[in-house]
Amino acid sequence: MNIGEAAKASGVSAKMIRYYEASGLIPAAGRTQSGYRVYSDSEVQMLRFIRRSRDLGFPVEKIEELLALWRDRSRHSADVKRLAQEQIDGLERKISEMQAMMETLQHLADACCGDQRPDCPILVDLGSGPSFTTDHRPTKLGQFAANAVTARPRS
Amino acid sequence: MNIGEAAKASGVSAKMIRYYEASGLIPAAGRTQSGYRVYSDSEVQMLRFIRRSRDLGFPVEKIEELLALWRDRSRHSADVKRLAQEQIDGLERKISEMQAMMETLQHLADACCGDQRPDCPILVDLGSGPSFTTDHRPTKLGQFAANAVTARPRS
DNA sequence: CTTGACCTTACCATCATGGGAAGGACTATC
DNA sequence: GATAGTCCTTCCCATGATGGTAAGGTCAAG
Repeated sequence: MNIGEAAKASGVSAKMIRYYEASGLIPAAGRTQSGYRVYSDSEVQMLRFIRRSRDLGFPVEKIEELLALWRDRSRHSADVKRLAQEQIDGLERKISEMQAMMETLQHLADACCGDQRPDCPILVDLGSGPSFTTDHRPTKLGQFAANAVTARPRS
Repeated sequence: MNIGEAAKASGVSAKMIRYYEASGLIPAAGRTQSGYRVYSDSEVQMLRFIRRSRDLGFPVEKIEELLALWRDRSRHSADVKRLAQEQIDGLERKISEMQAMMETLQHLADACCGDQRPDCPILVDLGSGPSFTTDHRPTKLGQFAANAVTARPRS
């Protein structure tokens, strides 16, 4: 199987397969004489594992740990469960932060008549500085949520 | 006010103030003879507006529009409300996607005994390829959620 | 033997943010 | 007035996962 076929079979783009190889997440694939990468079924299975882990939101760093456990036949399932729970906790945290943003925005939007007049409580709130939801932590949440909202839905 | 004082007063880091200026989000600040940037109260207010907008998850691109409306005294509040609603919709979409991830993970974690034994339904699911929650869209959601979970909480 | 579809590497962009270096400016203390 | 320390300036680099593109090699079908 060449990289294109492996990509189709695994759901991981050829580009990302090369990236995972270059960054050490997966071992370097075999090559044909002409330099084409060659993939076996088990390598495709590993790629599917990665793809599925990404679908569940695991960062590549954690997938490295998951892969190690996957390969380790004497693993403790507790270790896997712990990784999963950390991921759940992280998702929960982010979800509640975004929900807080959303609720604030919803309150503001509800209070905005949304017609031709310029008066707008949304702008008043934005301009009035710290309000009940602002805590002025220097966090990356803003970027995160912005990415969240602007990320391409499908390509 | 120099940039450090403006940063403290607005909650936007000096680094980011320079970045916003360089990228055209805000006009170039005045300078002292020695080249230090100088900020007035109204400029600090604008920075607070930006900070608050970021706190609500707006990407810089949208903040540009919000700022334009903020300055436009003949704006229609409907335009502001529309931007807010788009942001709400985006947040809602991402939240539900993350909730789906979380629920899948929770099901898997619940089924994992989490002891010393190696048998783990989580790894089985990850290794078994597409399951009920996988739709194989080539999306950036994975990256998004990974960012979500790994983003520094506060620094 | 040509055409087109695929592969290779290499570089650039994203988005908002921080880190750090090298050098200049200001301030307070001795 | 010298010196120390804190601030400012610009410039470059890194992040994380992904896509794009370009230049060039390879393969298979007609």
